[in-house]
Amino acid sequence: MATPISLFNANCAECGLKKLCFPIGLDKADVLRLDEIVKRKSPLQKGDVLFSHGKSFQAVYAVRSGGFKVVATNAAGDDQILGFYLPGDILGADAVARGEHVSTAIAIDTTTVCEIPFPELERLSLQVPALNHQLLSMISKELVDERMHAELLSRKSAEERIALFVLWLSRRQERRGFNGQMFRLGLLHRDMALYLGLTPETVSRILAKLSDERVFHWRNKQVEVMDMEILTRLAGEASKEALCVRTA
Amino acid sequence: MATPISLFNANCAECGLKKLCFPIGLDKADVLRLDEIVKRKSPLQKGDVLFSHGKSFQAVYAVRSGGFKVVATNAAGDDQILGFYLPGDILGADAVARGEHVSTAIAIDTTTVCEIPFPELERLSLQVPALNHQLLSMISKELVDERMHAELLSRKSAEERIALFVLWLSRRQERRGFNGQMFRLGLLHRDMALYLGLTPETVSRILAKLSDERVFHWRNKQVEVMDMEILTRLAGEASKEALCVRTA
DNA sequence: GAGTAAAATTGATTCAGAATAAGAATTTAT
DNA sequence: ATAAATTCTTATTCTGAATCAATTTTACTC
Repeated sequence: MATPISLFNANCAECGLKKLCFPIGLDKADVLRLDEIVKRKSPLQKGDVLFSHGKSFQAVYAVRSGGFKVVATNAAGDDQILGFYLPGDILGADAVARGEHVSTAIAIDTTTVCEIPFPELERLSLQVPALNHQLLSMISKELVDERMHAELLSRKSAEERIALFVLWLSRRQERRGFNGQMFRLGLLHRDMALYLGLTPETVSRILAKLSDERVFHWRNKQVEVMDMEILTRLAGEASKEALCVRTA
Repeated sequence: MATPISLFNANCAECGLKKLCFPIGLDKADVLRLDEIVKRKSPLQKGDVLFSHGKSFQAVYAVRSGGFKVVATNAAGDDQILGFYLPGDILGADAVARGEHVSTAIAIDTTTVCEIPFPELERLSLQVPALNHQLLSMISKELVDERMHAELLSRKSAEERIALFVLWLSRRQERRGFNGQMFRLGLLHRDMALYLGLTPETVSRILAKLSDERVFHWRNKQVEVMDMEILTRLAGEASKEALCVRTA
């Protein structure tokens, strides 16, 4: 009888997420060196805090399963959700500049992570150029994502925001080899609303509307996209080609 | 008669911005090595494009004088302003992840920059740990800034957005050793509106209102802050301590 | 320095989404 | 399984900012 591979003892070389995570572009020997500094942590429960605002920066984290919401609390005391981090994502790097975390990461589900102590990562990356590039690339990617978020917040209507958000989630699923038409996501409407700069009531209303119109159905943490084409159009993305034709 | 030092031949070691730019934390010898890869470019005129969306990523740029607006055009064809880059800022690093620029940088004034070719910077930074950290730190800082921008866009009222924006500019001036109460900034109201997710009309109205209320005065590219305390309160930042007292 | 184009201002009107409220459904805890 | 606490839904009212439109001011060009 084969010994089952524990999720938490698995190494980078055998990890199903290696094509999305730090090992991208690294050769076998370098993945082994990376492996030596990675710590597999015991699972976190929903609501557990991975790191919090003001805490000194020790490590970045790769999500293996479950997910996090990253929250900032403003002066008035209300929360703002900066992003969601799902399997394959790396979080914590926003703390490099100040040496302390400027946001709080809270598990939205039962979650497992790999901890990569930052001083050791930085030291190793000096010896492994591909890893160094990967590290830069990863922070840069977060920056691009955050800009997309800012763009969403700045001019889109409530309906466009929600359509775009679902489209992002769907594409993300597909990029990771999962079904982009039907997937599970343990997100509260409240959290989605905070991320999208809306109220939970508005989210609820528009979710009901788009469900009526058979665009997609989101209920009880289960998402089903029924009409990807309309969804894309509602998100304000498909008009690009059409526009080129019209203006040509 | 002393030969005047040309702004464009000056090296990093003699540059007035070295305490804000890449040389932070580098010793003299390393600054000299950095210097060897930095190219001083001839000045750009207002409206000139430094890099544009889709162009392959060759270099990052440090602003020496003048400034840029960084613009993204969405599918519908309208511009969104992602940020303003002023002397001491470094821009272009958002392109690391994809290897091509995802936004367009346009000079808002007569502007001088240093060009730092990225492959050479990456190579050098492997040999100079402090420079590598500086590079990571710089991208991370951009990420933190972009998050502040997203926070501004997500829940703040028009008045709060404008107050916060002016407060940021003022603090930025002070950090750079300039007068934070009175400064010049060649920004169009339209550009400010695009950055803040508002219309030029709303910006104009609120600028007039805050000028009437003697909070600050912004006219003809000249900004004068008259009441920093009220400005801070309007921006929704000062209430922090007050809130602690109230809830204690 | 006149002429033109671009940008900013100001006022009137409209509308999307916030706020409020009250009930239903779901999750969590006992 | 039941109770308590969250979270979600739906309807209504209300408000802040967008939109539309007209004028003034500022910035360029020749």
